[in-house]
Amino acid sequence: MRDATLRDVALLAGVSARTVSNVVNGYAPVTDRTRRKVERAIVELDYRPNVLARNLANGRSGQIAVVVPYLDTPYFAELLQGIIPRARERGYNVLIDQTDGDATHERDLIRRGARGFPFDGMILSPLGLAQEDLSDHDPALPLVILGERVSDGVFDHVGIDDVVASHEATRHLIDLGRRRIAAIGDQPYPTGEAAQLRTLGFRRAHEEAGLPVDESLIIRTPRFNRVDGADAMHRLLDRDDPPDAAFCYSDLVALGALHAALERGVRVPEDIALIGYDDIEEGRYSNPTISTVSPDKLTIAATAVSRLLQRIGSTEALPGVEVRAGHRLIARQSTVGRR
Amino acid sequence: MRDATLRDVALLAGVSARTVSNVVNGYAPVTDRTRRKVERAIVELDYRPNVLARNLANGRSGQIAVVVPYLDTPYFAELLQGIIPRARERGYNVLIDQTDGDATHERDLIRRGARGFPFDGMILSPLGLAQEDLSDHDPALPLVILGERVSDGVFDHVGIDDVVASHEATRHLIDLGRRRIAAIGDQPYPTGEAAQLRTLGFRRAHEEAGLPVDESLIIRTPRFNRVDGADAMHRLLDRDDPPDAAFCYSDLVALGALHAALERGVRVPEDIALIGYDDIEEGRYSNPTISTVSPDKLTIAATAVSRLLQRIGSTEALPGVEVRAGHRLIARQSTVGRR
DNA sequence: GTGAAAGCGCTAACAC
DNA sequence: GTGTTAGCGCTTTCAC
Repeated sequence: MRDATLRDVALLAGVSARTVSNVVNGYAPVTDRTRRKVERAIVELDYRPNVLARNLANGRSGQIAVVVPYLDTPYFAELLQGIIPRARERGYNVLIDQTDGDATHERDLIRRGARGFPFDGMILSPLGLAQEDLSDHDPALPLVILGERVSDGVFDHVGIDDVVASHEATRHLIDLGRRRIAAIGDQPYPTGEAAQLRTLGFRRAHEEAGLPVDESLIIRTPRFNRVDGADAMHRLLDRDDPPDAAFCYSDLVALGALHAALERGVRVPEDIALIGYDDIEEGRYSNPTISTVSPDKLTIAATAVSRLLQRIGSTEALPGVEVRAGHRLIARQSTVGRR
Repeated sequence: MRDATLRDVALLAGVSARTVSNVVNGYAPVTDRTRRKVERAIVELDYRPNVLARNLANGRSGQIAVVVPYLDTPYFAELLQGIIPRARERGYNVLIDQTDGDATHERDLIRRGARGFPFDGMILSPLGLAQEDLSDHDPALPLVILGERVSDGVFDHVGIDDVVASHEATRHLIDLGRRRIAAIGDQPYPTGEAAQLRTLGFRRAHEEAGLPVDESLIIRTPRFNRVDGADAMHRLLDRDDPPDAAFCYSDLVALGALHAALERGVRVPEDIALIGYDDIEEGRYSNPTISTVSPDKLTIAATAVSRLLQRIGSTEALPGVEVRAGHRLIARQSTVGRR
């Protein structure tokens, strides 16, 4: 049998469609008696509003898109786990899209906007996107960008202070007496803006400590992966003058580097200390455990969702704000050893 | 300015809405000349069909829901990475829902069906769902269940042969000369059907080898997590007669167990050999690397999507089929050591 | 091959 | 407080 419609309910309850709609949505005030009549009819017919029709009438889909480079990157998975419930409790479904780090895909998304797609706004974690790409976006698309960026005044950005956090991570290694420190994960402009902020923090920590930066110890990697970390570590250990520490731009990079080091019989942290970035659960269970920069993911997730919904709900263009979530340094075995 | 509608295009091209629709969807044949006219108008107006309206007219949302217990479980993240592109290439968006292992949530989903929700079908990875719960589902909801189940003849199930795979994993440990083998991850009926199949395979391997099963070495865990694995390992090592091997019901459990063992100075695999299940990338980078049962995730993902779309496309109720994807045993350092 | 027009089921302006 | 009704923008049956 065909599903009951609003009209069926109205008929059975002896009221108009308008009234049923009011009851369902709690918009306008309705007399108790009418409400009860309608509710009985709803139960009897097992009526449930058709979202598709509601969407069309509203012009809203009730969905937001979250676009990340890779779903199987634990950092994003953990972030999503914060985003989904927060969106849902405010009545929004979450569509997930994976770009595979494809800059073209990212660019298309923000240029084309939500038109022709069933979402009302987008949370984007860009990877290959240059600053310029952000300028020719669809202004009608509510957009929140994850990760720090140089302010553009148009979008909201939510992230931690990468320069400061990287500075702290590097100083942690310096404080432990390490002097030849590698940085693993640098990436060229324009795709690697986040990476460059981390390299900047790395340099500043050296400056502050009056230490020179050995440019050959700044290792570029294509991504922030385990395999990138392992490759980089192998290259570093092949040198005559290997480093005694490495600041890795993600925990995955650190875990890959750790794996490579141990494979070659290099001890961590005795021979080389490692610190990562992201504080994924995996780093709390590796052997040794990984020191890391821990971003406040819950705040990032919650803020991104609430900023986005604000933008969706607002008719005028809101100015872009920069939100800095907190972070803290967590020293584990890969720098301070087993105690 | 308001977005262009199909009607605008029709007006500009001097044809009817019907014809524009035909051009856009490639349904009916259209003369080349008409097509060109329409296409020019589309470009000029920067027209894009409104999905919301299309959905309502079609009665379909063009979305499927994928429901997993936890998004940050690498196995599910990797599976999703296979599911999303496959759904998308067939024109479907993917909605992701997380149940947090809440049986009530799962039950509601399959009982209520897609009615009132903007998805046309569902791929469900159940956790707390008993066989009985599956019987009072909404028959109008196209549903594919991930993971092996006793056949119910109604839904499709896609998974590997858990009993056989677990048998092989256990025999691998036996073949290495281990005699006191623990099983970590058993769960009581009805929530842990997958776990029970693995326990069955574990028992069969013992039988086959003429070995007794020490029931006290079968450890129940609330979930399939790192922390569960670590807890279980601690308990096992607290015993006077600790095991010399453990078959873990997931790689996460194995990684947690590994962490706990190493923390206590117990060597892996010399003192205790470990094998996991799922073949997540993390197990290829841990120290030591984790031996595992590797399910063919791509086949699982592709099959689940194509079965679901078949069901969505079919008007009549299809019989439930059981699809067995392949698997293979991968021996790594946690059982055979570093060679 | 193309046109006219009736829905799809809901929302909300407008009237009472 | 409730009823009437015109859309929302597309698909599709039915004629021509």
